[in-house]
Amino acid sequence: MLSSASKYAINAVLYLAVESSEDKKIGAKEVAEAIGVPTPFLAKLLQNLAKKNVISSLKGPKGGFFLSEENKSLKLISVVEHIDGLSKFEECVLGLKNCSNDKPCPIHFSVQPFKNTMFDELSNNTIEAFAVKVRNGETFLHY
Amino acid sequence: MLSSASKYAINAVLYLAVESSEDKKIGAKEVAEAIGVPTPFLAKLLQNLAKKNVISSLKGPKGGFFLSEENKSLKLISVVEHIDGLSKFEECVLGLKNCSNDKPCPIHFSVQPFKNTMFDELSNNTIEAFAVKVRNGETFLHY
DNA sequence: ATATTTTAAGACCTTTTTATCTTTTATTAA
DNA sequence: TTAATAAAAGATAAAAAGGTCTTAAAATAT
Ligand code: FES
Ligand code: FES
Repeated sequence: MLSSASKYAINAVLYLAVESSEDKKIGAKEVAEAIGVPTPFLAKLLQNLAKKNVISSLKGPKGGFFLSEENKSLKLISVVEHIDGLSKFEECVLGLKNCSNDKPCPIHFSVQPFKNTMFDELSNNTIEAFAVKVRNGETFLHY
Repeated sequence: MLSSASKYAINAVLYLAVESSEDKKIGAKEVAEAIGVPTPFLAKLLQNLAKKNVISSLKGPKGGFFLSEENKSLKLISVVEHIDGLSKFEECVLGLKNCSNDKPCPIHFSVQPFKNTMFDELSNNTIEAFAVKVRNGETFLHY
């Protein structure tokens, strides 16, 4: 459904949204251990997201990863977008050339509406919005 | 979303449902060229599906792959099931231990409807039912 | 200034997925 | 019964995804 890379990244970004701030930066190791994913692999993902300004980072003592207010106002889809790209949401599920209602593949009408809904949910809601629900105890990050 | 293997297999099985019969078996090469996927790779997939009785095959001249009436009455999900397995539809999209409405991950409610509906559509409709729509010109297999 | 901390960068390894090729076996038709 | 045909089986190879490690660079505190 999503690549492991995207899964780890969404988890990590939401962890940072809940736990970190400009004053409380968090190291890659701490994030990885908290969400239970391989540390060096996650570190790479966080570096990529930082380079693309989806999250923020600072080197040195007291440094680490964190989310600025600007970062938190990004839509959650931007995490997936910068790691997997959006092709998954654009292409035909069966790999046909164009996905459209005009020339639909056999499972187009079974799948397309929900593909779109999933994409819209991730595209319309900010990282902060998802984090709020975690803070409220409506949804959960770890086990 | 689905693996290439599953995509190819669904395409091929529906092609066979539309084009083949006990009297008109079709070689792996012809199927692969018709749906535009790599021949030897598809041949392996068809062999696997035949071994698992999702499709039928016969060796020798006039041999090839085809769908028996019994095959056609299988649900389309069985193609995916025998190639990718069903874990994709059962597991939490973010990889959390259990996917449930009780302890939902942050994107559970955004994604779960898509996962479930897609699974239900493929689980409730037979291969023949999808093939009928292709024959009627309601949906399409190639480009 | 210097030592320390932590990200950044990039090389490297492993596993899984995708793809190909060759040999064997079963079936049919002549 | 022999030649031709096409799947079955299995070995192999290439590419992508997943994961690790080492070194460099930046920031901080002493
Ligand atoms: S045409 Fe296949 S999903 Fe739209
Ligand atoms: S808990 Fe994550 S999708 Fe259900």
